Amino acid sequence: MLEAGLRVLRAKGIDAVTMRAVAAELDTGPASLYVYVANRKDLLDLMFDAVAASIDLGPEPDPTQWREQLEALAYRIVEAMDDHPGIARVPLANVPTGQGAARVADRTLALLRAGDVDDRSAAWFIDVVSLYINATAYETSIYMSEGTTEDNIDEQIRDDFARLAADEFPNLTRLMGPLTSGTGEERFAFGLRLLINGLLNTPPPPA
Amino acid sequence: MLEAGLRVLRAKGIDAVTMRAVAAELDTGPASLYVYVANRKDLLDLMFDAVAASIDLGPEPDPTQWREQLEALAYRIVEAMDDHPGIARVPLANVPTGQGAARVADRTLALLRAGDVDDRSAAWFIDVVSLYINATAYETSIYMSEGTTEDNIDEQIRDDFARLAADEFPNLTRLMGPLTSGTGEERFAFGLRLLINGLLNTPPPPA
DNA sequence: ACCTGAACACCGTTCAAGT
DNA sequence: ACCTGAACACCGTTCAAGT
Repeated sequence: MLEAGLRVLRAKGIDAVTMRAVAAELDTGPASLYVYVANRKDLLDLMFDAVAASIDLGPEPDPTQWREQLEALAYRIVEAMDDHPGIARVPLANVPTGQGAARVADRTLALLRAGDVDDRSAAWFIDVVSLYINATAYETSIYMSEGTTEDNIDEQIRDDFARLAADEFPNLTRLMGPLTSGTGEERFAFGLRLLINGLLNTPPPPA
Repeated sequence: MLEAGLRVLRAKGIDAVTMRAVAAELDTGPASLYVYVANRKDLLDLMFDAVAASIDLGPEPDPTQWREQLEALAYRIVEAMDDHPGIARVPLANVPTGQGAARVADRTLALLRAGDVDDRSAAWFIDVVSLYINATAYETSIYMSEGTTEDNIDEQIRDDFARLAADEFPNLTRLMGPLTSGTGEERFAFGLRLLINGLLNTPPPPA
């Protein structure tokens, strides 16, 4: 049943994962799913955990390379989400507590520990970086589901902005170039570098 | 009509903002709304922009206080979102381009400029910090709509985790204390400090 | 005891018919 | 010309009835 849900998710995105669609995939009616899951939210939670469980954790944490390893893990997480359009909405809506998610969180903490990051900073950082990764993946999935390319987005942003009074927003006007520059990957990589640099330059939160 | 929508939003959250509910607020049928908006997404976009327009931008950017001003602005944005449960999902789903949102973005850029931040860094940073603010606000709204308190969340995280094999997730086990410590506000403040410190310690992205 | 057909109470959106 | 009642094509979930 989980597999049927994941098939629908991969093929048509999270909004297409209706109880009826998953039931149809199993040649039965929607009521039958309630034998296995409590409700649709429960099904989506299970599906997210399955996606998390499929993520390659990479090599064991190496103190001399923890940063590169952490960034590489983040890219693989986004990749897994991109293969399952919209699933990133699930961890945004509630803290995931399944095995698959725990596995990824535990490895993330292990990498931060390999980097000698303070315990409390590490614990709070994982929330910040997860929010960033999930929000990025969710945004990407929306653009993909609308069939929007990056060029289209930039073009539309410029168009929408052109409709606003330029002199009312001088900074947006002046920075329109940088604002629409770079690919999604480049921007994500910049944000990730920024987050880790921030972690390394912020005192641990007071206990 | 926008006002009717905002009333429903404030009272019952974004999921309750159905075409039927907004129409009922106006003593008419759902079909009548289509005279003013193209569809529900359009209505929600307009509502988000109205919320953004209501945000107090605070005093003019001061180069000696730009950082405190930027943080204070971020808090006010989250506050406005918290008063309109779930509206933060809108800017997560697509780049907002209305007047209200442009106003806030322009002020954010002005503050970064007052802090002498590189143009390209500022332009890319605004995406990162917006994602962080919106994702935080969205998460908060979900907990509130479920009537969940912070204590309940921590308790449930501990419970859920207790069901997992402790020895399989040694880092989560070891850090359970820090992981469930602090209030939502403290964690948000830490993340915001971290983001700004990251900005100040990351070279601008290459052109 | 287990599964599910049919029904219930909702949705967003369309369009023909009314004013 | 403008507005909208009624209908269409969907939802998630429940529960009585079947096996």
